Amino acid sequence: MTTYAKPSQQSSGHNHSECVSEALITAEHLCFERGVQLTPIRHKVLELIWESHKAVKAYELLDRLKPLQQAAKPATIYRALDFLIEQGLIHRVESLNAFVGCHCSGHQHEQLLLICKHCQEVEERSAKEVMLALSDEIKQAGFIVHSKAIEIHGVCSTCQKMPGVPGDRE
Amino acid sequence: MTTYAKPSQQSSGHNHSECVSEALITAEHLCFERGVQLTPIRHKVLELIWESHKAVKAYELLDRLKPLQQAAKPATIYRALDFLIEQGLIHRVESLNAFVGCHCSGHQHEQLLLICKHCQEVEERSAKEVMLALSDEIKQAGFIVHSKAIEIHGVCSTCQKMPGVPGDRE
DNA sequence: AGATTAATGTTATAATATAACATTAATCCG
DNA sequence: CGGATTAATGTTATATTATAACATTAATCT
Repeated sequence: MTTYAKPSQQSSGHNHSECVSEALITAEHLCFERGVQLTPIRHKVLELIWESHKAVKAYELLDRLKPLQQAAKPATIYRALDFLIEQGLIHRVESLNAFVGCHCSGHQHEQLLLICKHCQEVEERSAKEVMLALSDEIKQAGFIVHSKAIEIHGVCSTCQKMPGVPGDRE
Repeated sequence: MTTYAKPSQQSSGHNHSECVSEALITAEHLCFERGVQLTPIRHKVLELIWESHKAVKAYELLDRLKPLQQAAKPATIYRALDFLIEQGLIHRVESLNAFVGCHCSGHQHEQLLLICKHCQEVEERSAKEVMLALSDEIKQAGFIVHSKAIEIHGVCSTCQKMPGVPGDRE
């Protein structure tokens, strides 16, 4: 990375740069294995997405990409996002029209997303029991699944502890 | 209703005009009880949404409202939609940026939505077991819920039976 | 090396949604 | 009732999100 990382919020109390480099290494590895190209642009976009655990908008990514990539236009970002989603490297957060890095790259990609309206961070959970019950329900309905979006909005445990952040609507 | 209803698909083999009138009567009743105004515009928009069980786009509603409401502009539709969502009379389908009538108006509003990519119809299911597992998962995460969007895309049982509609990606 | 496919550049525009302020209608309450 | 207040709608403008279409450049194949 050529720019200095902002001291992005350590809200979840983890070592974020480790978190990011792990995600990037995994992505590089997966793409290599699959014989698909994690081109410089795609890599940069993935890096930008991983700057935080917040859901980030396409045009926000575009603004952040432009200094690094003169020619960047909406299509540049949307193409990179399409690729990253196809490869299971990021999630599209449907209810926000935004994007967030995926921890569980490559494996089962459909996760429960807990989206905090205070800090905007998104927590992924594989939610095994939920997924089982869901499969069952869908089977009962005789429905064939292509994709799932399970998005919960509310206040995360960290933000609940902050002063002035009640759990109920603000 | 002043326009003639299109012979909208009877795909689920139900009596749709009964289905619609029930939804409208329920809506009128609920709004009266709650002391909120189901104004003519809001009523018309609800009616338009209920013309089918398909998820319908805001601007499509706008086009369909215009002949009945000269002054209709985007704000007209979005305001009506906001009202109808607030009152739990319709669902916003996040993953489609579209809207669909809600059968279970007034009670627990968060439902599982099964969205068919062939016929675009949306089936609501209360999915008790799923919701229980979900509450449990969310509790474990220490998250406070404000709203849920659970949207499954795929092929409904009716469309699976149609020739040329395989369950897998087309 | 030439053909083919993949990725990116570039321009334009479509589709979705909201802001802000003006006007009209409904409701409240003295 | 009648003026004040709130709710709903009208109206203009613009912000935000996303894609289409075609040109160019780079990578891969044989």
